[in-house]
Amino acid sequence: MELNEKQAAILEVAEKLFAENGFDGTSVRQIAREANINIAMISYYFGSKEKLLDALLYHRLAGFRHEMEKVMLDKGDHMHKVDRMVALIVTRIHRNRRAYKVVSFEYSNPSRQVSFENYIRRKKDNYSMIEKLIKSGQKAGVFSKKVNIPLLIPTILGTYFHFYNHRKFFEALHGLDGKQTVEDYVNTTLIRHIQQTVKALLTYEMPRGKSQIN
Amino acid sequence: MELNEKQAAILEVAEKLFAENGFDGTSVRQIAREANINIAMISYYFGSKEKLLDALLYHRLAGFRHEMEKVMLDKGDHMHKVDRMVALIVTRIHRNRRAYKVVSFEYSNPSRQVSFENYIRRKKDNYSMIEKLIKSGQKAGVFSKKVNIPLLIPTILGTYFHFYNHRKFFEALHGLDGKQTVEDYVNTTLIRHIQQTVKALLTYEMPRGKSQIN
Amino acid sequence: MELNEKQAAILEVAEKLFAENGFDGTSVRQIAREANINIAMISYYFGSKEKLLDALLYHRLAGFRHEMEKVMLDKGDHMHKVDRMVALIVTRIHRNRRAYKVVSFEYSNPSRQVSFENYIRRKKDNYSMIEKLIKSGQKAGVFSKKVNIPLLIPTILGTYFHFYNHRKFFEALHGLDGKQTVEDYVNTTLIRHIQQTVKALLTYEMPRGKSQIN
Amino acid sequence: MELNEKQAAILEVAEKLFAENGFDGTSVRQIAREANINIAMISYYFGSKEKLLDALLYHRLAGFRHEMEKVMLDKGDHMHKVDRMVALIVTRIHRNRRAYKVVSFEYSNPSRQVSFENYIRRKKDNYSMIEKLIKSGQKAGVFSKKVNIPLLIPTILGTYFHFYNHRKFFEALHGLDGKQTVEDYVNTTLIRHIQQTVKALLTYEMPRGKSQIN
DNA sequence: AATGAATGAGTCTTCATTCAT
DNA sequence: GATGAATGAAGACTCATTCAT
Repeated sequence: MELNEKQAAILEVAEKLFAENGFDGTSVRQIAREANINIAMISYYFGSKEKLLDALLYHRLAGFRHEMEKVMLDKGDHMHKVDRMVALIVTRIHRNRRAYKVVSFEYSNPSRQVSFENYIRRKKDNYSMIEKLIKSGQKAGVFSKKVNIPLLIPTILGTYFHFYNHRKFFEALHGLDGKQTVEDYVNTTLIRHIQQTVKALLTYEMPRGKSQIN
Repeated sequence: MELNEKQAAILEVAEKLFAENGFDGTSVRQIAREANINIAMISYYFGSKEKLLDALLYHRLAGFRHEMEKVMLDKGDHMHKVDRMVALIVTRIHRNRRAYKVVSFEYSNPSRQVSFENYIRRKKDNYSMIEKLIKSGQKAGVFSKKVNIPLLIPTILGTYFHFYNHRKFFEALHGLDGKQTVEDYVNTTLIRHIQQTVKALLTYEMPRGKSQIN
Repeated sequence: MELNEKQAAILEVAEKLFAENGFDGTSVRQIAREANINIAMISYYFGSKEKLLDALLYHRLAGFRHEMEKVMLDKGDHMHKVDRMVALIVTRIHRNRRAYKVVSFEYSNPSRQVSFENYIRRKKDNYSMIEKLIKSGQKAGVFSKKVNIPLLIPTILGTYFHFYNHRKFFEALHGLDGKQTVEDYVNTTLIRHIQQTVKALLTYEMPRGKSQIN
Repeated sequence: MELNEKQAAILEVAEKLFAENGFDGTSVRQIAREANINIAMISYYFGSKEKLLDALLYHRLAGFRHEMEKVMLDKGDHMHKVDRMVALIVTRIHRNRRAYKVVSFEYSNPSRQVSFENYIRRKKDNYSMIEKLIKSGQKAGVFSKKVNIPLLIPTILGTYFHFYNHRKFFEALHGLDGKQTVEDYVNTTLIRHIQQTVKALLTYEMPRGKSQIN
């Protein structure tokens, strides 16, 4: 499953176009043109347009758990770990935002014959790691027990994606301009906002004394 | 700008198909077939496929501000108003989730020639109402001044959409099944979760006395 | 076969559009739009698009012979009569140039189910009048007997139409500009050129004495 | 810009159908059917229907000037050169009459997005060659100085086209029948008529002594 | 291993016409 | 007598894929 240079180029272009115009809004001709390869190559290398998407997801959404586990072994208190985890998740999602955008749209498309295995596995990894951290914090009496752990994923990822997909809107609202600024904004303000959100939620209705200390 | 019966039927079908398969993933033939009308009617009534989307957004995203303003006049403290506002936003988004799904995808599609005016106006209404409420709470000393108000929109809507678009995933995770349950889940657990999130965020790093009471 | 106001308006618009964009290049919608009438009116009044063309030709190409005959009764020598005749033909063709443009194109279109009776009758009238005048001149010894009389029609009308259809080209060549100038040009220079052409042809290889005087 | 066999076949068929039924009166389906190729091939090879017309004109209206120049170097007096030139122009136009018919109709169609560059260049070539010959004859005192040189083009080409487009009419008038006869008629009688016309015009109002000799 | 040529099925849209009112 | 609504057929074009080389 190694990719040669051309295959990698195709994937690169496909990722960009799929994210911009959607899967159905992108034609293999377009991909071939922008990747400077023959149209037939796509079928030849990947079998079909849908299998190209398969390959894209496979290559973009692999290997994640490892980094996650490092966070768990980190020194620092629970709160600190939450910050690290949120930053890690958002950073990674942002890095692969295009693949995620496609998949998160196509996942709910009933007519799509694509394997979302990798995506789902990844989501479950995400979830189980979050769950582990939260439960450990709850056991330690640092986090509220009332929090709905599975819904933390929508809160983290949803906030990111809604912001990112509407960046044009928020640019106007904030007076941001240019690409660089959005990039910066994500890595500073947005991450901080999500960190704050998660921490606030985890300590909501906790006696403040304790949570403050930690 | 009134819709006759057939036009309404077309819009209904289009909304469903666009939400399921995306705009590009839906053909006018499909719409015509499911709406039991002649293909030519779509061009005849709406002008083109894109103008059909225009019309869909126009008719689904109109009139919102009014309900919003009632919330502001509500009795009850700030916390209560936040709860009401979140419930209102999520309920409305959920009711028109299909139109919103389409638009929130197509909004970032650079090749789409569609008027997102209504959508943007609506988003701004949303924002200004939220801002007003939060600032009033801040002035009253009930809400933290550290919260990033514009990012509350992604937090509220993003959480909803990420959950809804991945409902299949969460169904598996929660052991939910069937449509009804998702509906219920949104109206109870999900709304509560988002309410909690927002309130937590608004009182994070505040002295807890007041917020505890609610 | 009287035309009411709306019918006349339709014919007017149709004539213009047919001449500009051709019969097949013009849609009944276009005609209806520009004539400010309902699309159905065209079928209603004329039966079909082709019958509309029929009607157009009928109303534009009627009544000609009468004016022609006046020329024959004119005082003046044969040369003078030729001048008058050419001027008459070109002026009339120019006045109805749009209808003639359409018909002269569609006449050679084998898939067209249109009655060209009027057109042909008119052409024959043209021809017989020309023939009569020429033969009388030949008998009088003023015109050469070598001239091919039927081919005078292509020479007269062809010169006009080729000029008119390429007026853009000739405008550039002559430095003409604006509509008015073309109009003027036709009525002065072009007519004179054609008159000269015909007279030259009629006296070619004749003893020059007589023709010189004119 | 070479044409393979299929492309040539498409052009052949298109030329015929465009000339018969007009550009708008011909569908790509028709062309594909008659050329025995798949409809998609037309877009594939030429890009679009209009670009097919472009290609047609390009391939039919190229290379002309060369032959023209040979005429100029011919031995023989001016009159003889005029004969040769007229014969050359008419013969060439007749050979490509179909392409010329299309272009001369579409040239004045304002809604057509086609490049008439080649056509115009060709027309200008025609004109400049004619002009050169005439002026040389005028300088030599053989041709009248009163002739309107630019209008010689309409006289030559217009006569040919009007005859050809109304050949049905003239067949009836002359009792010609069958294709071969028209072909013959063009190459003998019609060419002679046009030669005579031009020569007559060029010597009209000249002292006859000189012109007779030449 | 790689590709230019080719294609059938499909895209959206517009066509001229009909019909119920 | 007049028309708005409606439609089946056809318009040009693009699609993803295949296949011979």
